[in-house]
Amino acid sequence: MNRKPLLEYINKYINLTMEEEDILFSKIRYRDYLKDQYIVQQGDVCNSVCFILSGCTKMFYMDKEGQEHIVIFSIEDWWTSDLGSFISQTPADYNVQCLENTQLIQFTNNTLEELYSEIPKLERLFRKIVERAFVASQKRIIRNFSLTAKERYLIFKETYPKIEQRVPQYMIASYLGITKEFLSKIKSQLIQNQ
Amino acid sequence: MNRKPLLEYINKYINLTMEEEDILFSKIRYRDYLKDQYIVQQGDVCNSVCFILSGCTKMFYMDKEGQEHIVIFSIEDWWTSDLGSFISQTPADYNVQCLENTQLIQFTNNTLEELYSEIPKLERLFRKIVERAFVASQKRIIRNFSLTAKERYLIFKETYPKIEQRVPQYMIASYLGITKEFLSKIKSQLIQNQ
DNA sequence: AAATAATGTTAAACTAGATTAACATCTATT
DNA sequence: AATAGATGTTAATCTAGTTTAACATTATTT
Repeated sequence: MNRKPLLEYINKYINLTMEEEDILFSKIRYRDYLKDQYIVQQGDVCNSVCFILSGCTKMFYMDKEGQEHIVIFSIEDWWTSDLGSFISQTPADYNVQCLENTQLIQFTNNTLEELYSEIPKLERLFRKIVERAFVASQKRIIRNFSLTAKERYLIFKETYPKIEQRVPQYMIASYLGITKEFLSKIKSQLIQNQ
Repeated sequence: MNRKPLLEYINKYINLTMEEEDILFSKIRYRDYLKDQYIVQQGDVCNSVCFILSGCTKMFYMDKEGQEHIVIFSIEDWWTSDLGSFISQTPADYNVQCLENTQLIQFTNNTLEELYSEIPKLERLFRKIVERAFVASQKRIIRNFSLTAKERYLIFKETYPKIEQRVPQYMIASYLGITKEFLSKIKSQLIQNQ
């Protein structure tokens, strides 16, 4: 398995010795998922955090009316998981499903605790990861309150140009919190006003 | 200063020895704020996380139109800060302002780093705090997407009964992401249908 | 006690975005 | 090549929530 993507990611936050790198890789699990497979299912306790090597996932909430609400897309060099469920070891509120064949590295609950005691620096790494996730989540709340759907769509395009090209439009609508019909309308308005 | 509220809070997550408690309290700063004073101002780099001993604060974002969007209220035994700014040491997106005279304990950036190296367990504590904040933030996104304003208001009342009684209604409307007029309408509907 | 500021209510007119439904295009499978 | 399934578009109608504006009530200050 190619260690490089994960190590490059980790190096942005902390420095590991060779020995520590070896310990790390001895405790993780490599996995291959096919398109449409679920990594986490609503109701299960989520017992892993995953670093994506290749592929794409969506995390979504299914409401009582059976409507999907996408919370986030994840691609290479990002994480995916129901962090809330993982952290508190309670049933997941969300589903994580692969939109493409996806290769990833899994950190399970137990091994992460072991890793924290063997390499305390990792506690810092995962604190930083959660911090970043939190900041992104806070900014999203503000965007949803203070911007129109058109403005949110433009920001999405700018922030995640790679994702826009890989994901069907009706899922982007779900991520933006609008219907696919309304996104279609926004797009045609943008084309006309060009 | 009364150490009890903070220690009781911390004990829910980690256990400190007497010596560690002393180190902790030697590094923190007690502060008194008056009603309407700002703890954090949009644009400043936020250099503290605060544990509230008494009082009440609002954290809000001011948009280009000059409209306030309240992200969270905090009261006794909760934290307040622009965590995003604090974490990344970038200018704050939010303001934190006191709604009542407020007494709190400040952890500044530098002292927190010192504390982490003297008491590594604290790294875990603050990871947990950020994790909880993150989970709450994620749940809020979902609520805003999948529930009506009336449903959100009922959940708010149930979740934060203490806050509802302490805070003017127009601020609750701002927190819910609706106008004060519409909240007024919702309330009168609820009274009629009782 | 009066005056001012802050907060809350009501109602009419308006708009962003949802719903429904019919149709168009693209893609995968036989 | 033909069919079915998935995805995207357009337009009419509808609704949750906004805006505006006038008024009511409650605190706060003099």
